Amino acid sequence: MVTLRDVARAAGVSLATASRAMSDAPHVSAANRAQVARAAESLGYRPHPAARALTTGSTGTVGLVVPDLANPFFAAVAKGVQARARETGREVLVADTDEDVTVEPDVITRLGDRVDGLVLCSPRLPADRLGPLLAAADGPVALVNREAPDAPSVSFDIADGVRQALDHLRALGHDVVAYAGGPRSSWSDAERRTALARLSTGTTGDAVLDLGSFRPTHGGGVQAADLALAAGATAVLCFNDLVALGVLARLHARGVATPADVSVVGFDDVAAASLVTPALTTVAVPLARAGRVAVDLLAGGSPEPEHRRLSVELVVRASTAPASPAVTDSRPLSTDPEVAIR
Amino acid sequence: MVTLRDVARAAGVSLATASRAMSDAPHVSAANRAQVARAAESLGYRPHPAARALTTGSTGTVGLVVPDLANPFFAAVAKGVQARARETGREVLVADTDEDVTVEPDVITRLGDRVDGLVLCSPRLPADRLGPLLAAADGPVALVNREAPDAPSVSFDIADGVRQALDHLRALGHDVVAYAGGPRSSWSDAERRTALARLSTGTTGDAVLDLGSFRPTHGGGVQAADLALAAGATAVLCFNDLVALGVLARLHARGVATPADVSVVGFDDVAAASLVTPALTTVAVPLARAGRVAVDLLAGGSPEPEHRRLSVELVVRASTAPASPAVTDSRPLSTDPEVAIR
DNA sequence: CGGTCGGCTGGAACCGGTTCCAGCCTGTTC
DNA sequence: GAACAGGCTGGAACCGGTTCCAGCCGACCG
Repeated sequence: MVTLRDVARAAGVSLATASRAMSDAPHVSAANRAQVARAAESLGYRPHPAARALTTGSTGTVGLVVPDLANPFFAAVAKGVQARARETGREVLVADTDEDVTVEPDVITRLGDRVDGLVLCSPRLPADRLGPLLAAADGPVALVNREAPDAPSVSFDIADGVRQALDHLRALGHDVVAYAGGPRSSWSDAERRTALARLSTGTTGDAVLDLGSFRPTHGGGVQAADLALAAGATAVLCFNDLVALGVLARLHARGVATPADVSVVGFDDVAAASLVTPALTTVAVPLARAGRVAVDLLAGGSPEPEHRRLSVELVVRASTAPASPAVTDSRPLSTDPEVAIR
Repeated sequence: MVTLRDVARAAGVSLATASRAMSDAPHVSAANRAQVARAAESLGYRPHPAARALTTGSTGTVGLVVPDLANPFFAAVAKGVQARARETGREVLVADTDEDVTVEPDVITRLGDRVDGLVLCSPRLPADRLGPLLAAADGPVALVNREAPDAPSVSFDIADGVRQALDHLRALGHDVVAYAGGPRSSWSDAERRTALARLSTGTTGDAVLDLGSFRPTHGGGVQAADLALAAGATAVLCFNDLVALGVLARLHARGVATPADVSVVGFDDVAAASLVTPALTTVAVPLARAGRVAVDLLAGGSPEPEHRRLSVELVVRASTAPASPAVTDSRPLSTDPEVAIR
C-alpha cells in the first residue's frame, strides 16, 4: 500500500507539506501543491481512513438504525440516507434490529463508536426508553418519523395527511370512517389518533370509529378488515400501506368489492401501493427525502435541536369511491365493542 | 473518552499488559487479567475502532454493494448479510448504486478501503467488466447471485428451479410455456435461459416460447403480459416476482382470469408474492441465507474460490391451474415475431 | 547450590495520518 | 542597509491501540 510518506518522498517534500497539500490547507506553495497532487495521482495514493479517523476524530461515516430493512418504509428511508451520505462524501453503516427494541441500546453504542452521527428509525421504542438512549449516545443523533425534545428530528405532517384523507372520504359521502390503528407504542400512531380526535366531531355524519391497534403488517390489515366489516364501515383509513394492503386482500377474499362497497386509504405511499389492484389511495410521505434531511440534520451544530416536518400529500387512486348505502354486515354501531373516538 | 492507558493506570499495570489482557492474549497472569477486566468495566472502557484498525489492519467491517436497497430481493440479501455480520461481531457498510453500473468501480474502491471484505450484488454488470473490477479490489470479494472464476460466490440452483417450475406447468397440461426474460446482461437470466433450452425439446407439446427481455420490474411484467397474450400463451414463467406481479396486474386489467385462463409463475418468492391475489406460485430462493453465506465466504482463505449453490424450491400457490383449451387471443404461434428457444 | 528455562512484565517502536512550532527565506519598509 | 513581517517548510509530537524485545523473576533440574 502507498502511504502519504511515499507521496511526500516522490514529490520531494516533507510529510507535513504533503499532508497540507492533500487537504487543501494553506501554507503550501502552488508549485508544491501541484507536485504533490501529481505524485499522489501517479502513485495511486488513497488516504487510509482509519489513520485519518484516529487523528481527526471523525470517521466520515454515518450510522443508520432501522427495525427492518425489508420493510419498504425503512428501505426507502435507507435509500435517502445512503444517497445523501454519498453526496457528502460519507459512508453508511447500517444496523437492522429485526424489530427487537431490546437490542437497540447495544446496537446504538456499537455503531456509535464508529460513526460521526446516527440516524435512528425507532418507531416502536417507548418515549421513556428513548430519552436515556439519546443521553447515552455520545455523537449527534437524528430521529426519523418521530419527535423527542432532546434530539433533532425529521417527521411528517401527519395531522395534515389525516385531514386530507378524511376530507377526501367525507367528500365521497362516508359519514363514518373507521381507523385501523398501529401499535400503541408508536409515536406516529399517536399522532394520527390525536389528529383524528381533533377532526371527529362525534356527531353522526362526522365520526371516526376506532377499530383498535393492529400489527403494522399485512396480517394486521387482515384482522382490521374483519373488524371493519363487523362494524359495517364503508371506509377504512389505515395506519400504513402494509395494513391497507392486508385490508384490501381480506375484503377481496370475503367477497366485498373495493371500492364499490368499502373504500380503503393507506398511509406512506410505498411502492407496492400503486401496483396492487385496485391501486391504493394513500397519503404519500417523502421517505427518501426524510432520509436525506436526517443526514443533513446531523451536521447542524445548533444547541437547540431542529425539528423538521415534511409535508405530505394524498394521492387518490382506485381504492376509494362514493359511499354506497348498502353495507355487507349492518350490525348497528352501538353494539360494537370498539368505541368511537371522542 | 477513556483510553486503554487509563485502564492500565487504574489497574496498576502497563499499557502493554492491559492490551494483552483485553484481547485475551497469553502472557498475562490471572490476577492482572482480572484486575484489568475490572478496571475496564468500572471505567466503561470501549476500544477505539479506528486505533485498532490502524494497527491491526482489520476494520471489523464488511461492505455490501447492491443496485437498489428498495428492491425486496436485495433488501432480503442485505438482511442476511447484516444478521451474519452482527453475529460475528462485525458491522456492515452499505452502498446502493441506484442501478447505475458505471458508478460501481468508484463505489467499490471507496468502500474497499474501509472494509475487511466486500459482498457484491451486481447482477447487471457485464462479465467482461466484472473481471477487472475483482482484480482491482484489494480485499476479498464474495459474489451473490452470480458466478465468476476469480471470486467466491453464492448463487442459487436456478436450473433446478426452472425445472421444477416447468414440471409443474407441464403436469397441469401447459404444452407451451412462455418465458418473460430478464435483462440480457444478467448472469442469472442467462442461467435460466440455458436451463430452459436444455428442458425444451422443441417438439410440440414440450416447447418454451421466448417472449424476450424485459426490465426486471413491475413495468417489465406489464409489457411481457401483452406479448404473452398476443402469442396465445397459457402459462408464463417470469424472470422474477416483480415481473410476475406486473404480468398478474396486466392480465387482470385486460380481463384475463388468472389462473383460469393463464397461469403465472414467478421467481425468488419475495414477501409480496404471497400477499397478492391470486397468491403467486413461485420458485422460493433463500435470499437471506445467501447473504449470510456470502459473509462467511469472505473469511475462507482458500486460494481456490469457493462456489456455493443453494437449493431452491417451487412453492405452489394460487396463480397456476390446469391449462384451459380456450385462449384469449389465438393468433397462431408461427406468425409471432419472437422465436421459440431451440 | 548454580544454571537454565519459562512465563510475566513494561518500555518502546509502530500503524498512517494531522498539526503545532520553530526556523528559514523572501520581500518590504523605514 | 538593517529590521521586520509574513508565507513556506520540515521536524516532531500526537491520536489509541498492538506487538516486538529485553529484562526480571521464580521454579525446576542437575
